[in-house]
Amino acid sequence: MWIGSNSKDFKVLNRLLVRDMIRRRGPIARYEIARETGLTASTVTVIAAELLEAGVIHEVGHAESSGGRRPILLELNARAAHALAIRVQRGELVVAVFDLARRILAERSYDLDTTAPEDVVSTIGVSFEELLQETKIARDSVLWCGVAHPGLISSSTGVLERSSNLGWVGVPVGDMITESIGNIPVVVENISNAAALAEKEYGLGRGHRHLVFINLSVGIGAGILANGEIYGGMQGYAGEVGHMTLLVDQGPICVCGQQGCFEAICSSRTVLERARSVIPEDILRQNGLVKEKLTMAHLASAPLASEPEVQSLVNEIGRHIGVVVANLISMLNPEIVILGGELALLGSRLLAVVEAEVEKRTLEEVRRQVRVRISKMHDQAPLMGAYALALERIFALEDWRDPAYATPREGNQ
Amino acid sequence: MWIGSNSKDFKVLNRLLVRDMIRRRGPIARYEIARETGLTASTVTVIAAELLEAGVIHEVGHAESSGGRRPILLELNARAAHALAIRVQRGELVVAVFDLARRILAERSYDLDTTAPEDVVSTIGVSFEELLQETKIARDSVLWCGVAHPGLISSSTGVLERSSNLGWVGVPVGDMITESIGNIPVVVENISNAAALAEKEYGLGRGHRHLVFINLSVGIGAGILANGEIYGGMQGYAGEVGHMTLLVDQGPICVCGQQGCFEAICSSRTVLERARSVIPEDILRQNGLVKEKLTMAHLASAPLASEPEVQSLVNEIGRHIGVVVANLISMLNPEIVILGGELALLGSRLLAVVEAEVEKRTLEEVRRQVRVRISKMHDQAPLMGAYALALERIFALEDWRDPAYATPREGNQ
DNA sequence: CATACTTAGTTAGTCGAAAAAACTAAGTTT
DNA sequence: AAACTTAGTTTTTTCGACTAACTAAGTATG
Repeated sequence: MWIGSNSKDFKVLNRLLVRDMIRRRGPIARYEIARETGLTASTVTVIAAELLEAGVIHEVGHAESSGGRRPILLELNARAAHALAIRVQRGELVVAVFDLARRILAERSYDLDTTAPEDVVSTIGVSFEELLQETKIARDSVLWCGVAHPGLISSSTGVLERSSNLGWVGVPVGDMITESIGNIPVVVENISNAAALAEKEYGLGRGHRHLVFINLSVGIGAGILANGEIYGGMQGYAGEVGHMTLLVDQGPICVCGQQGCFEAICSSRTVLERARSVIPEDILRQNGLVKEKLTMAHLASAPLASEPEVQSLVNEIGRHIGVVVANLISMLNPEIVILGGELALLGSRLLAVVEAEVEKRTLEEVRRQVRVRISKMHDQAPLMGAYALALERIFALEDWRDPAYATPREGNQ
Repeated sequence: MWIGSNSKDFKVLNRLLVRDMIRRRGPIARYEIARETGLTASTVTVIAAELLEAGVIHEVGHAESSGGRRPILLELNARAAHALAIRVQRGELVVAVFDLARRILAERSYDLDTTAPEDVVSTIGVSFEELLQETKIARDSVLWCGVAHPGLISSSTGVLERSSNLGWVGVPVGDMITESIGNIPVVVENISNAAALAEKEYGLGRGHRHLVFINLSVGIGAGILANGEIYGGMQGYAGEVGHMTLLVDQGPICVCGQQGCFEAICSSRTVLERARSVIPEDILRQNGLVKEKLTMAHLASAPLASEPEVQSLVNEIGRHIGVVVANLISMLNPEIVILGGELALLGSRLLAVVEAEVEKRTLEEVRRQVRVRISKMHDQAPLMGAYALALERIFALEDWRDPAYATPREGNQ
């Protein structure tokens, strides 16, 4: 239920509003902020003065006059606070410090051969210390940490319930990372959800409020953005499309034990296996390739891409993906469906097949305005999504100098 | 984007809040409202006085003392305003006037043999006049009208884009109805979405925020409730599960032209046709039935229900429904999936098959907390949903005496 | 090139609404 | 019956945005 509001609440809201407008639209003049927000110019003056005082924004010269006094432009101080973004995957770990203007100040990648949660977390802790040293950033200016993580992450507890990919069960990833980085608050989100958010903020999904991102890699998952926000359903597990039944009582057996799962048919592992068995050995040899080292990039580019065996494989995979995309569109009526992950390397060849299938399997009225696209963010999406998650929370803090005091009252209007 | 807020905004919000709390929790004491909302007792006193003055609420005696002065209970004045609810379906029309306490004050049903939009709308207009006479309700006390309507309804324009069931294309149903009932504002919603809302407010979905209702009748559609609200996606067309591909390149041809659509396989029409062809004639004759008049109710109850042909048909249909429900659960992670419409008559026999399929086809963590249920609202759900939609909007009005003045500023915090 | 006008931003005073504080009202407990 | 508790009211205070009147610094125009 709601909660009553008073003048202190809207004081906070108006300050968040002005700060957010300077962040998203800056450099911007006080007068324009007043016009856009509906606040009076005097109120904006007062709020801007507070933000200037706090060092959150600064003046950056003048804009051109439009027939009167020249506007003084306000801009967010991009170094007033920082965010930590982390991407965890099997065998891989990326840790990066960002400023508020989407710039990476420093970054570290690790190829991990361990898969123990404790090792991953302690690596994160060490990494963070090194990044602080390297960037000479004050520890308490890092206000939030976002983590993109594979598997089922409970939205209520932040606990990783299961990741078949990593082989983890019931690991409180968020709490562990918080502890390892000196109690900076952490938000953990499923990697497909994070990628979906990244596409909305920085990728093909800009300006869209209803978006689906499908991560087509070893595992398959989708991130759903409903009304501009990650939709997790009851427990935060929404978007687990990998184990949707695509072929009823047919097709290969999945790691989950079932038959006909989407992931069993279209995971990058399956696709590569199929490619190995389907492409004649001599063709591989001609191109200086060996079966064991075949990658999705090989399939995607000349000369392999034009081999008939590869083309028919892409067609087949594309048709299956197309069925899932069509069903997603029927069910969710999104503005845009973005295909990402390893299979996105197959690019427009794959896309054409998917689009044809969507054309066949959706109602015209529903389909007409929907776009299907291949992600252009490559493997950057999850990390950028983790950053976006941290940033969201930073800009929900009332006061950057005292994070503890911070979060707005829940359900507050 | 947002808009700035000031004291007038939260004055409105606090009044809506108190009114809504009295509506949902009444009879309730001022003191409890204060505790629950976080407002001070004095503020609640002032707001309650205003609402009493306006005739929106009234005092209804005392509750028991819990060790001090006895609380004075406040209750909504159920007749302070009224709602009109309408259900349109092929061949059928229901119009009902409700008070604010969910009571039907008067109701009219029509079996229409016409399917022209103009005829349906003019019937609504006449019906409304009669209902006003019958109930002796003041016309201007009817503040909103909710309509549950089959087909694709654009959420931005309120226009019915297409209903294959009614054979209507591009009909501005909402505007037409508004005009026919003397410019009372109208909200039109897809019938499955309306039913989903009804289940959440008055049915099995009470207390749930993430719910899917599947309407299994001649047409098949789903209503999705995300975070307690109807989710329509970009255009309002979300939930069109009827034309999801269930069998790839197999199964019967659908009215939409595709093969293997859910609706082609599981619509009540298909099921009845299948039943007619599958049940031996002599068995029908023994029970005094003829093929042509076979209904779902016959299949659902003794003695037909125990015939092996019927049982295996129900099993088959149930397995298909189960696949769709399982896929919905994987994708949306709802708290509860409710099966409604004609096929819901098949009851627990059908449910058991569906549940078994869901058990097989979903991840354990996702499945564990999800409930699958058969609706108990029978054919009342759409009308009650239409009422709930109207009620929602009535309780978003600032002032019931002057609706024109009313709706809160958009995007307002 | 001086006057009028426009746009940008500031300052002092006012107003509206909830909070705080100090009440009254009406019970229960011992 | 005295002490306490809970419910509700009235009066005063506080707080934050708005209003209005200002300054600042430009542009348009005859």
